[in-house]
Amino acid sequence: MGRAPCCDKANVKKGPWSPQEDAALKDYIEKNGTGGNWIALPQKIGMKRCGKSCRLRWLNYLRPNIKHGGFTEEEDNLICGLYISIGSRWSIIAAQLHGRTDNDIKNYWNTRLKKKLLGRRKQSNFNRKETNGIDDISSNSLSSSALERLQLHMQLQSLQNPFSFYSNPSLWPKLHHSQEKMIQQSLKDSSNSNTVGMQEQKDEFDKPTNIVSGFLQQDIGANMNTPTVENPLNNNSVPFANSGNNIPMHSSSIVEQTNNMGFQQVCALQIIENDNIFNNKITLSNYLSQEEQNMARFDCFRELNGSNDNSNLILWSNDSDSKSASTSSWDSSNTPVLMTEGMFQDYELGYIF
DNA sequence: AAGACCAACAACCGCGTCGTA
DNA sequence: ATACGACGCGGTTGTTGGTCT
Repeated sequence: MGRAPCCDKANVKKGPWSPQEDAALKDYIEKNGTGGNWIALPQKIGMKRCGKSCRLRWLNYLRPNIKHGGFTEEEDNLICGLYISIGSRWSIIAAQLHGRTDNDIKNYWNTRLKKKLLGRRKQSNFNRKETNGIDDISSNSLSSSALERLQLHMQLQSLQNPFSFYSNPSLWPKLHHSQEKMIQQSLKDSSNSNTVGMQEQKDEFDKPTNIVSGFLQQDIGANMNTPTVENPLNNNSVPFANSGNNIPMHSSSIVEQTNNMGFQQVCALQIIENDNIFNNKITLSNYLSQEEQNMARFDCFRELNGSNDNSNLILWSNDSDSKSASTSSWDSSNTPVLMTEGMFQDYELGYIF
């Protein structure tokens, strides 16, 4: 059984709007508002249009302060970054660009921006292989959309900073010995874990990989579906990063928690294959003595950022009753662009090449 | 010149969510 | 609690105009 139609399809006009229709709709809404009921609106105006069509026309074309075309470089970059971070959630992306509609951005992305970026991909990939000699992540283990976002992410990274440290192993930070210890312990643990059916993925991780700042090299986590990270403040497991809009790639991330007691570092590994998510988390205290933890905390982040700048890190809320990381929410009404960029940065840090 | 093809954009459609009676 | 209507969103389709052959 299908859904009841919102209007009498036989008696509504479809297709392009005439200037007269535009004027009538604009005039009515400016004088009377929408009345909170789009479905009833066309009858009030005396138009033979579907209410949904009126709403779309108003939102995308007639309402004040709408910009059309002429996307700037800054807008391009923002759209790319947000698309890679959160995918095709156009309304959220549009909320970050003043005067742009989701429909406009969606069209712009599909017709121009995607091609603009992917059009340069071949050369970029060629260069990467020439310089690194390391293959990209196996494409057949990722969905097409996931792969596209990953490709775009890498493409964008190289466009924004062709000399980024991803392409320059000499810039990769040396691991503190305690971090080496973590990795070795982690690998030892993982060698005992069940990897049945994951040979291909394990092979992927057997490649020489460089994980920024001592991120853990471990192939299988415990949880599928909703990835979580343990909040050491209260031992709650909370959704990791943008759970539900997961960046489809092999990735690791690092979470630093600050509170009055100092730093607590959590290394979280998130592995995504065929849209399934495997997650693992390790806190320093699992593997290191107190002294080693203190050393690692300072060295890790200093080397990571070259400063005390924590802008690339996910920070836990200090609210005692907080059960989620600050980046777990993607409500457009309370997700400022800086937070989004912060998350984007965070994922950049987690790349495994 | 004309048909084919393509890009860009507008608009539609169906589904999930939310509010309300 | 639930049924229903409206809204919002994202994917898809339709239309138009330009370019190519």
